[in-house]
Amino acid sequence: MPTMSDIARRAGVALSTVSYALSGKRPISDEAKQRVLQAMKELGYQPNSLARALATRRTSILALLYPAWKSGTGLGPQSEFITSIAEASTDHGYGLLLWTAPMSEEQGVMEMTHQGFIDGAILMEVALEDPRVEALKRQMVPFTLIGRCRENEGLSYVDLDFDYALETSINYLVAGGHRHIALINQSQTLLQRKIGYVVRSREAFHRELQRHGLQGVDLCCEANEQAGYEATMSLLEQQPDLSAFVLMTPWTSGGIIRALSDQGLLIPRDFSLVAIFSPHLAEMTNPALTSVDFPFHEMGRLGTQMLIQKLSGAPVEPPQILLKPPLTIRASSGPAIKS
Amino acid sequence: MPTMSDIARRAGVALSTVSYALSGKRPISDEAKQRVLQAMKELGYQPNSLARALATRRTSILALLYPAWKSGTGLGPQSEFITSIAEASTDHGYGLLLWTAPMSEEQGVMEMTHQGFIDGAILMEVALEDPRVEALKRQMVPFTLIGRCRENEGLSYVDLDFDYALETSINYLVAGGHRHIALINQSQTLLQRKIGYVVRSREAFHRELQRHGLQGVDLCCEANEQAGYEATMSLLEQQPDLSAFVLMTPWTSGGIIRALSDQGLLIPRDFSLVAIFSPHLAEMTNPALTSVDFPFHEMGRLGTQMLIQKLSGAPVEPPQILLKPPLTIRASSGPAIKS
DNA sequence: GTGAAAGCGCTAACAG
DNA sequence: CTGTTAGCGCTTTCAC
Repeated sequence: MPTMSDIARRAGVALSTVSYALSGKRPISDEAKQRVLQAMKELGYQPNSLARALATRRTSILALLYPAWKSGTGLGPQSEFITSIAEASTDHGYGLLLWTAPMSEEQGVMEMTHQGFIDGAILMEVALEDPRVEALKRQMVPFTLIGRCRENEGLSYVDLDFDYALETSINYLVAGGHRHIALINQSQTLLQRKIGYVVRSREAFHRELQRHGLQGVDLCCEANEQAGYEATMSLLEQQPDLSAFVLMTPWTSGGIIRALSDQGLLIPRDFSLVAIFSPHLAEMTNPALTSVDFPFHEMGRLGTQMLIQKLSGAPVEPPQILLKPPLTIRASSGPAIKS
Repeated sequence: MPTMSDIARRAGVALSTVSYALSGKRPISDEAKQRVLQAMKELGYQPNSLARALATRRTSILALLYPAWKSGTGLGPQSEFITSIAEASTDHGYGLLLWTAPMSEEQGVMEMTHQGFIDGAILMEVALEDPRVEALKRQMVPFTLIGRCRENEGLSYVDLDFDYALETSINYLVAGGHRHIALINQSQTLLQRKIGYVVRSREAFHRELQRHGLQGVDLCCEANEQAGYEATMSLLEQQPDLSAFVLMTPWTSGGIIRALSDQGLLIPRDFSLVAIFSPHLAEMTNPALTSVDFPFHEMGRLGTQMLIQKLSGAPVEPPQILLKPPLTIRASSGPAIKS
C-alpha cells in the first residue's frame, strides 16, 4: 500500500502538497495537482483513514450502543432503529459502529476497547438510571439517547411519549366499554433492568386505568409466540372477564391471537387488541392490529441528527423530543360486548 | 486525556516500560509495574486505541456490508443476522462497523472512507457478480460472504442451500396433490440486482416444478402487507386454480393471508402456504406457517467465525458451507382438495 | 530488566 | 503557491 510520501516522491512535490491536494485546504497550482492525481492513480493510492483520524482526532464514526440481552432473537421491528440510524449516519458521512454487548457493571468494555475510535454515541434501551450516561460523560464522548432516564437534565434525547401512548390506548378501549384490560409488557429482564419505556408503560397503564376508576393486570412476556400463547392462557384463566389487551412486545402477537381463538374468542367481537407497534408489525397479523404507531424510523433519524449536530459544535435544539404518534384503528378492536 | 508519556513521567519510568507493562510483552519488575499501574489510576488513563491501531495495523473491527436498498423498512427477521454477527464479533473481541450504504458503481465509498479502519469484512445481500468481491480482493481486506456469487472459487461463504429448500418445499406440496403453485419472491429490486438467493430460489422453483412435469408462476413482491395483498389478488385472478404459494419475503404474509381469506379461501383446506422464513416469523402469522426454517443465527455466527479464523492466519476449513435446514410443518399447509 | 528512539501515515502549523 | 517539520499516541527494535 503506497503512502502519501510515495506519492510525493513520485509526483516530485512535498508531502504536504499531496495532503493539501486531497483536502483542498489550501490552493495548489493546477500543474502540481495534476501530477499528484496522476501519481495517485498510477500507484493505486488509498488514504489511510486511521492515520488521518489520529492526526485530526476525528474518526467520523458513531457508536450505536444497543445492548441485546436476549440472544437468539433478532431485534424484531426494532431493527428499523438500526437501519434508520445507519442511513442517517451514512447520509452525513459517518460510519456506524454497532455495539450489542451489554456493557455490564465493569462497564469497561467500551472504555477499554474503543477509546478514541468514535466521535459520539447513540444509546438505546436506556434504563432509568443508566450507568452508560455517567461513563460517557466522564470520557467526554458526546452522545444522545433514544429513550430517556429518570433524570434528564442536560441530556439530549428523542423518545416516544409512553404516557401519552398508554393514555390514548386506554381512553380508546374504555370509551368502547372495556372494563377489564391487561397489559402484555416486555420481558421480565427488561423490566428488572428498569429500561425506561418498560417501566413507564407499566406505570402509565395503571395510572390511566385508575383515572377511570378501573383496575388492570400487567404481565411480562418473552418475545416469542409460545410465551404469548401461554401468557394469554394464564391471564384468561385468572381473569375470565378480560376483554382487551394492550400489547407492548413484538413476536408475541401470533401466540396471543391463537390463544384467544383457541378459547373461542373472536376478535374484535369478543376481545380487543391494541398494540404499541410499528405499522409494519401491526399489519402482519390477522386481524391487523389497532395500534399507536411507533415511529422507529423518525426516532432513529432524529437521534442521529441531534448527535451529529452536537458534534458540529452547534447547540442542539430542542435537545429533548417526545413524540406523540396517533392511534390507528385496524381490525383488532371494537366495542365491548354488553353483558 | 492523559497519554502514555504522562504516565511514564509520573511513574518515573520510560515510555516503553509503560507500554510493556500494559501488554505484558516483556518482563517488567514488580516495582515498576506497580508504579505504572498507580500512575494510571491516578490520572485516569485510557489507552487510545486509534494510536495503537496505527502502530500495529490491527483495529479489531470488522465491517458488515449490508446494503439496505429499501429505505424506511426495517430488516425484518434478517436483523437476526446482524445480532448474531455482532454477538459473535464481541465474543471474539471485535467491534462491528455496520455499513448499509449501497456501495454503488463508483464503489468508492468503502475504499475511500474506511481504508485501514477494518480488519476484515462480512458481505451480505451478495449478488451473483458482486463488485464488492473484487474491490475487497484488490484492497487485500480479508472477507467472508453470507450468501454466494455465481463463481465462488477461492471464496469463503456460508449460505442456505436454496436449491434444497425449494426442492423440499415443492416435493412436499406436490406430494400433497398440489399442481398449481406460485412463488412469491423478494422485491423486483433485489431480483434485478441479481442477488444470489433471489435468483437461485426462482430458478430452483421452476426447475423443481418441471421435474414433476408441472409449471408455476413466480412474482416479485415488495416487503409490505399491502403488496402481499395485491400480489395475491392479482395472482388468483389470473390463475384461479392456484392452490399453494411458496413465500420468500417477510412482512408480506399478513396481506397474503388476508387476501386469501377475502377470496373465501380457507387455509389450509383450500390453500396451502409454505415459507422460507425463520421460525419466529413463521409463527407470527395466523395460521402459523409451514416453513423451511431459515437459520439466521447460525449463518451469522458461522460467517463471523470463518472471518475471524481467517484473520488469525489459519486456513478456514471448510471454507464453504451450505446449510440444509428441515421443513417444519405448521398449520398453513395440507393436501390439495381433489377436484 | 529498562531506556532511547525510530516509525505507523497523515495533518497543520511555520516559514518562505 | 510550496516545502519543511513537528506532532497525533502508541508499538517495537536496538542498545545497554
